[in-house]
Amino acid sequence: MSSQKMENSFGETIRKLREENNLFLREVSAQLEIDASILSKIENNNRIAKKELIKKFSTLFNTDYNELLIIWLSDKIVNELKDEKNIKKVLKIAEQKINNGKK
Amino acid sequence: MSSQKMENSFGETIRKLREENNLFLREVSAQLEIDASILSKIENNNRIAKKELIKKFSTLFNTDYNELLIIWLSDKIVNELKDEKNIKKVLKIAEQKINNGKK
DNA sequence: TTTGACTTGACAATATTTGTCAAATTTAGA
DNA sequence: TCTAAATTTGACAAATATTGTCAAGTCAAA
Repeated sequence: MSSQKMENSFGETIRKLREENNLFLREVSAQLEIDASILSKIENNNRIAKKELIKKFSTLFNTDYNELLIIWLSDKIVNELKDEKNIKKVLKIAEQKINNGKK
Repeated sequence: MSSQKMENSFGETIRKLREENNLFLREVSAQLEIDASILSKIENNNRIAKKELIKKFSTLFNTDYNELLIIWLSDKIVNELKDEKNIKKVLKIAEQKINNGKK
């Protein structure tokens, strides 16, 4: 349905989608075949969604898969770097490595 | 000792350091208290070094810890994104999130 | 208060990562 | 080439980390 702000966390994103659709957490979790407690944790960024869930979210909310994936991936990167120093430098080097086609 | 090219992989970096110091893999692995097979895999980028090893490497080779850490972290990021599309966008969003102080 | 929606925490079940070991391969020197 | 040392590889076990389940908890609206 609606396009998401990429700067939002994955949790914020799917909570917003759920609320736009006026669905209870319990209803969404049933559709996704996961326990409501897990969805709650995901929405509150207390747990990272399994990658396969992204597809289910995009189908359920009729929203773009790649958009959600980008949000999810960027969350993972942020999570991996959040306690580190020199984050900008790390990202810059990572991008260089990717451009060079290096592993 | 010498400063490392950041665009190199962690494996290439420590192999170069080892060779500059004319040490056998077996000697370095003994210093690091890991099996030689693990070090071999790390040098060949077939396994990611545990984070705590970075400190030992920097001590052993008398090289800057933060430099090695940046190389190691950027490798991890590359690894996480290597099979994905929209990598540049993901990195851009990740940086935005970090700048915004968001999780 | 009761009810329904959501959250939290403990812990069990799974999955992933890491270490160990032996065998295979490669390399360097006689 | 032959040999021995150096390195690599792969199978598996051990250790860690992630995920799922469930019961108890909080919170807000009636």
